[in-house]
Amino acid sequence: MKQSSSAQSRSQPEIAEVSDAPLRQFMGYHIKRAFNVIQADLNDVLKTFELRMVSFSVLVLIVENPGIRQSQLSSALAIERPNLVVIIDALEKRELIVRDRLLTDRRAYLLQATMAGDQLCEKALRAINTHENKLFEGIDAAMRSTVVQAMRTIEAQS
Amino acid sequence: MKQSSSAQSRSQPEIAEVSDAPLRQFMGYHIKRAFNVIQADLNDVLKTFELRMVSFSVLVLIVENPGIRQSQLSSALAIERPNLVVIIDALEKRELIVRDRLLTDRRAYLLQATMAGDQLCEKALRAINTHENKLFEGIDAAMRSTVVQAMRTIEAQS
DNA sequence: TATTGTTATACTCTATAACTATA
DNA sequence: TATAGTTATAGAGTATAACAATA
Repeated sequence: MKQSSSAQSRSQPEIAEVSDAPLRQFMGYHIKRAFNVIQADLNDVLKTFELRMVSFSVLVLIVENPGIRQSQLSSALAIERPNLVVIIDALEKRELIVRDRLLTDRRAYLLQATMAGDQLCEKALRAINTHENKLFEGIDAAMRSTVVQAMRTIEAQS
Repeated sequence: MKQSSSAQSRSQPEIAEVSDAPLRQFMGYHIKRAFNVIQADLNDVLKTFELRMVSFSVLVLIVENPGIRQSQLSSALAIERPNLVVIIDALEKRELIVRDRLLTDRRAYLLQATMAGDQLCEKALRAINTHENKLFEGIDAAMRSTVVQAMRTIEAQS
């Protein structure tokens, strides 16, 4: 034991191995630790495409939902409208998406991906898929399915 | 179909329901969505104790590992040393922890919880436990165990 | 009056470089 | 020379208020 290795007037126990046991009782803690790893891996992959987690999600939703409005994106991804503006601006500047005025409501914009945006999105989706398969290779299909089911249950609690 | 509801010169399909289907193929996306809910709930509980996720984790590790150094805390929780300083300062100011000079290495501090810190920690742990049970009540023991196992597998990949 | 997108701004969280005191 | 803790600062990420244009 390291505890008795130094002979001071007062005992000053030094910690050899840090224990996080009290936090391990919480499923939320395990999920956070795991998500940190996933996020690091994801950001690594996305860096290749000059995208971040948020801008990638935005691009995907625009590709998947052609004609989506910024306000819809905002609520779907829980991003505040003002923060979405700079993300959209960047994607537009890179010519991955276009803003079209909605003719029936001139306040709104319809967002659509360009061909370049479509292609980048597809490439990114494939790359992430590859990385997830690698990251989750120790987790079999049944477990993955259970995890997804559990996550959906939690998500529905909000 | 909403798509044909407006008759403009160019078709401007409006999205009625936003689909995030391409993201749902990723376990990481499900985990993120679920974690958002968990984090919101956790922060809500911790607000009662004037703690945040990080300061709570720090307090728990100090209670669990009496005599831990800031550098050990830093690497255990992946917090940069400079950022840890302000967290420790705040906990010390609230007299939840104390900093003691390590007699054998006067560069370092040993961190220990006070009685008040101990008690606050215990109360917070119990409160979080209660909230987690509520949040995860739709998930049975077998599923929870599977989730934890999967999260540990992912965490080990880093 | 309410909504869409925007601007400006502030606040939190995290990251980096450089310092001090000790080893 | 290297390490523990600190300071200052910069950069993300996120949140809020107020505005113009439009409904």
